[in-house]
Amino acid sequence: MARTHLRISDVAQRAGVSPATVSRVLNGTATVGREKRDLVMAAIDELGYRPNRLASNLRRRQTEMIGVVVSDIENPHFTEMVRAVEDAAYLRGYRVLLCNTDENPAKQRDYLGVLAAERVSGVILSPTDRSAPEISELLDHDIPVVAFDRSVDDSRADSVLVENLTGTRAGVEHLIECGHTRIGFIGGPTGVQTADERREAYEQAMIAAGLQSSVADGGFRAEGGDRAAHRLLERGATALLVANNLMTIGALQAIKDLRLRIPDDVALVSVDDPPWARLTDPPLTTLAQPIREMATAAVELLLSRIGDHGAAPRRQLFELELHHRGSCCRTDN
Amino acid sequence: MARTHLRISDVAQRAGVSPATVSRVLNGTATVGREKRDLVMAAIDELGYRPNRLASNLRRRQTEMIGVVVSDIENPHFTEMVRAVEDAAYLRGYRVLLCNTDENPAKQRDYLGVLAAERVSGVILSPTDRSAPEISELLDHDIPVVAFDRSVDDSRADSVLVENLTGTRAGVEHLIECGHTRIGFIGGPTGVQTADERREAYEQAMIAAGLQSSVADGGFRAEGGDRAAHRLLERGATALLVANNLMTIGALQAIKDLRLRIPDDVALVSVDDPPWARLTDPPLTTLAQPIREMATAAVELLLSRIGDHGAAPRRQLFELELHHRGSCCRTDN
DNA sequence: CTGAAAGCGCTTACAG
DNA sequence: CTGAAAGCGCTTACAG
Repeated sequence: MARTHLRISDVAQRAGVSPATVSRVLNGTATVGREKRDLVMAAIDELGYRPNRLASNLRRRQTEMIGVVVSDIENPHFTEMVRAVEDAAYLRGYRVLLCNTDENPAKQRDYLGVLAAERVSGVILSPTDRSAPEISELLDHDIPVVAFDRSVDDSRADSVLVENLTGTRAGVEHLIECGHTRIGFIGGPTGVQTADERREAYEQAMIAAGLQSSVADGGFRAEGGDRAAHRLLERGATALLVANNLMTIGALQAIKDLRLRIPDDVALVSVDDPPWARLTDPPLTTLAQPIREMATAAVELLLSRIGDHGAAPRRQLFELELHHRGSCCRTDN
Repeated sequence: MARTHLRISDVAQRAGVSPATVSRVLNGTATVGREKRDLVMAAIDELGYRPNRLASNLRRRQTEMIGVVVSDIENPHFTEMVRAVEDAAYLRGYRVLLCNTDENPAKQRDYLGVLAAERVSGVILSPTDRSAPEISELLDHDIPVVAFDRSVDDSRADSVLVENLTGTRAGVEHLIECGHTRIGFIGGPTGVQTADERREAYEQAMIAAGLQSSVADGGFRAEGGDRAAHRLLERGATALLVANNLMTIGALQAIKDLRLRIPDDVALVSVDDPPWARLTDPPLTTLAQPIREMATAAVELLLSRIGDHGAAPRRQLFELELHHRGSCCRTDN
């Protein structure tokens, strides 16, 4: 093995051709005579040459790299999303650069700046700050951005969103059908689009049914869900609609602490359908997001946009799916 | 905003200095006069200049990028690992390139080749194929490799491993203390180091206790765990030691299908301590790996190795921790 | 089909 | 402290 990297000129020399010809063989960008092609291939093999992508990237002024910016990859929602993005990207010859923002606008800004500087092919962004100027900067430089889960202000971005309104409403209605009237809602942080939409949908549905709303903020986190559940149950709720999977972990903990049983003492519907939703006793009724489909759609949007910057922005909407399991009605399941 | 990217020479012109001076200010690599520095800073701000990293990367012949190669980021074990790697890398100004191999040697080969071509700063690898020549190729080119969870053949790689033997043995002994003698083991695929070590440790511990082993292969996957649990329980096992978290999901499913109760009918200890281990009823007794610490150690090893290629290979060992919860002894908890 | 030459946008000895 | 110049290793018009 070479101690130092080989260059394309080493291959060219060995094969008795010009570097340009080696490049053409490597990239299949032009027809090369059968004879020279074989010579080049042989030289590459013999030398174990591997092209330096840094040089190629600079010269072509692009990379085959997608930036994925999410709040936290440990949230199963994003774990699944990143996995699906990686699958789709790999098939198309793209790499995935992983960026966690922790819902911190400064970290988002920082990472978007890095992605701009690295000249990535595109960015899939679940924004913490939808109005960050770095988003426009990327778009200005023809780096496409797909907003995931949450919209961004810059209208040039494509987006992949969930129709939270109808789905959440269906969840409330299901609890009502199960005979509940005192339905509490554990919501996410105000200002986060998915949180706001789900809360509004809940309130609309409650009003439509002539019931009184009871909302507690769980901040989209497990501990918050725990506290919020305690509060709502103290206020007499017999059913809980929880706006994401992390808060559901907290709510389950609270229910266990209070020695309440599901669904007899408390019914529960959770937005998100994490892998452990079937493991609890009873298994959880959930409002699942079709994440794999959403993630694949995001990659498709992104890659179709590369080299076609002119097209009008597109937005794809996905529905929440109610998975009936055992946590709502006693006769459920 | 500029339609086209600005170059360092644009900044230089605006500031009335040479590109070299702008570069020095940008990188802090040399002392620049206060006056010129201010001029340069102002020009950068006014123009909104952002250096092109592709050029910088090529010139410096390196990137600030770490490749993380794991079998599946949806496995909570690796989710947590990748999260911790990202945290540590971000703090040190490095990016994370995420690579899933699906335990497929061809995909591992492919990704390692990509990482070599991208000239990443280093690679953290949980190998599917420990003897892949691409590992040596990376090392040959002074790209450090840290083996994570599983060793690699090339002795130049650093490694971060878990002491599976003592930990697994402790798990068996705990089940024995709870009064069990018919303890079944659900193991991973033969040839995967962590799987082999855990199986051997189980068998040693059983022999040491004068008990008879009963092993079933669950392939480290949920469905496999389900099947394996059925098999072991049919053979009369009253306790199950499960070698990873995915198979535990399957085993729990099997136990539920058979309408068995934990811990009264079946006791269970699981290697790995996923987030949902506290959500089951009863909460699971587990053998946790200190993943965050392991991941942080891996990044430290990697970055300390960058620019210090000569040092002797290092290996760090971590212990499994037995978390007593409610799935083993009736008097537990 | 093929090669010579220019250039991607930085960084870094080198000279002063 | 600062600038002119070379060069990182490719790709790609251009010419033939």
